[in-house]
Amino acid sequence: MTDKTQAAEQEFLADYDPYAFPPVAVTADVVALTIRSNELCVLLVRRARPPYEGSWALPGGFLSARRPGEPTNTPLETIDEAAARALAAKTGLTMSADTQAVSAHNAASRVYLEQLRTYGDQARDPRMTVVSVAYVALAPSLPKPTAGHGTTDARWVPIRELEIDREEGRVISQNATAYPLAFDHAQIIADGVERARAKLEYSPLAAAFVGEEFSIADLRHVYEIVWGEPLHPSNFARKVLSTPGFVEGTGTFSAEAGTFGGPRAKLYRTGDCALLHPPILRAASERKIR
Amino acid sequence: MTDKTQAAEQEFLADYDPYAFPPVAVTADVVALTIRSNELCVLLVRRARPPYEGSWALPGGFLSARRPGEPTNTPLETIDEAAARALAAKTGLTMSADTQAVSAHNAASRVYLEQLRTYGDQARDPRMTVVSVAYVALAPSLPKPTAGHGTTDARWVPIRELEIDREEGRVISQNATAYPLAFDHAQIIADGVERARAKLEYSPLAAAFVGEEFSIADLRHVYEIVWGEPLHPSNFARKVLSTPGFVEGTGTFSAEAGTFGGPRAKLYRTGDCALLHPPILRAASERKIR
DNA sequence: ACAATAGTGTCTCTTAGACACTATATG
DNA sequence: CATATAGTGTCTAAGAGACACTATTGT
Repeated sequence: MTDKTQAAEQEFLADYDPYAFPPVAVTADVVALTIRSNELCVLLVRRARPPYEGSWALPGGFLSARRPGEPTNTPLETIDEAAARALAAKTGLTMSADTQAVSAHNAASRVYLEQLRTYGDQARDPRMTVVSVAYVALAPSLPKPTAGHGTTDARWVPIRELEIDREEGRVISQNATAYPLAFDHAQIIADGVERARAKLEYSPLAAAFVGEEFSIADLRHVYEIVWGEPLHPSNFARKVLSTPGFVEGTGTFSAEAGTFGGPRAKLYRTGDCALLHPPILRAASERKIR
Repeated sequence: MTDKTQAAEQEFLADYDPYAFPPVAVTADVVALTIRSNELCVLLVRRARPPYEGSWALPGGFLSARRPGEPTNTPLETIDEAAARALAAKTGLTMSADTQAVSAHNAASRVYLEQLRTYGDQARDPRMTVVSVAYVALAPSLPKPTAGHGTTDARWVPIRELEIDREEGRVISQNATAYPLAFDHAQIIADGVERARAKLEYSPLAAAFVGEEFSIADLRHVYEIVWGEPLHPSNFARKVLSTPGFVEGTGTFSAEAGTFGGPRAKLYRTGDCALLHPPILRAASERKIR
């Protein structure tokens, strides 16, 4: 292929449109979700510079591409790695993304990262085209994030406080007074939350929100908080335990009971399945979108 | 905002990394699927120029971005529109994508288009970083496509002939002798086919493969061909009819019966639901990925 | 003792899947 | 008449949801 490099370049310049190569920037933006004090929260940073100076935005960063003239064998990050880098910069996590295309799940840091979708609104910024590849990250409770480059603050914000109104999958208003959102990030957050809600139905990812070992009640609380609806404790336990590969018992029990006492709960860790069969469906799925 | 343009530009250049802006190209590539002579087919074009000259590739095109110095109020295409444009160029379809972010479904041309995922393999081409935003298109049987710019041929290729072997969601080999695939397009096609298969479970999109009016048997054939497994005719019919909003009767009957006669089938058109409740699950979903 | 929770047992209702069966139209 | 298909009816097994019940332990 190296002997065809010149021809390859010409192909790029000639293909489709000779003016097809104005500057395009690609960013990886992360909808990082966690559960803090019984609320589903998203990681937001406050922008220090325009555009949207002072508004809140998703942590993200530009894809670090090869510079003109740089050797062609320079190792370059994938978009997945750029997303992991952006998240690590804000949370201090030593997370390395799986280099595979589908998803990244680092067992050590227990942060799950997967691509959400790509937002190609060229009107985002008046100066140049910015394509945003959005990711969803699910994490157990993490320490207070630190503001990084170009930001004055970084917080876990309860999504309830963002007051995002949706209709037919599209954000129609965003009334947040405390946290005005930059760009189209209200839409991205709404899509990311919906992805997380849907993921809990078909995958064992609820475990990504809790620690290494957890009780069935811990898992149920994750479902209840993310879905925003109460679940039947006994039926939930039966369903989780009857789904092959969802959890596996550790043989140990929780060290402490609840505030009012009660039996010690059995502890579990994540099983070996990637997909739940049968799925655990939300009652809200009844809303047949018509 | 226009008064902040200078500051905005500085923000872009200063944010995250001062060298963050080497040239990046964004392409929209389409996995266009249709059913021809009882086979699931994907639209491929043969590359006329390197890299991968002579190999087969997905139809696609570069995102047409704003050129430096161009007025900032120039209307620019979204990535969705770029994908629709790439598809229309090969199929001759006068298709206009929905400008919404989630999906595009043009009733007139009866082509459904939705974003698949973004592939950020910077090693794709030795000369520059190319980010590929892939789409899946579902279409009823279409005429023979025409080769366009930079291609010497365009065909509907049965995916069976591509002989793509998968393992844990990743393509591990691609043995196609007749259709060697360019770039990472084997992976993208595999992901697109899997998306289509999954979509049939939860959405009424099987109707996108057939004409405006169809019988239950037509719909069943779509499921059988896409999933590659036979379905129980009577149970399938009962399930489709009991799923609210999937199809609505037209009151008419098919003009002709089968080769061996039989009753005329009732005809239906697409209903008003966007999601099937309950879903129509494949038996292959039993394969709990573990 | 009381309150709250972990976990099991059991009942009912719905649905999936299998298959029998009738009606229809073409060679 | 033979044959294949459209569509309905029926039976069984499995799962969802509701709820009763026991066991446990901190206040």
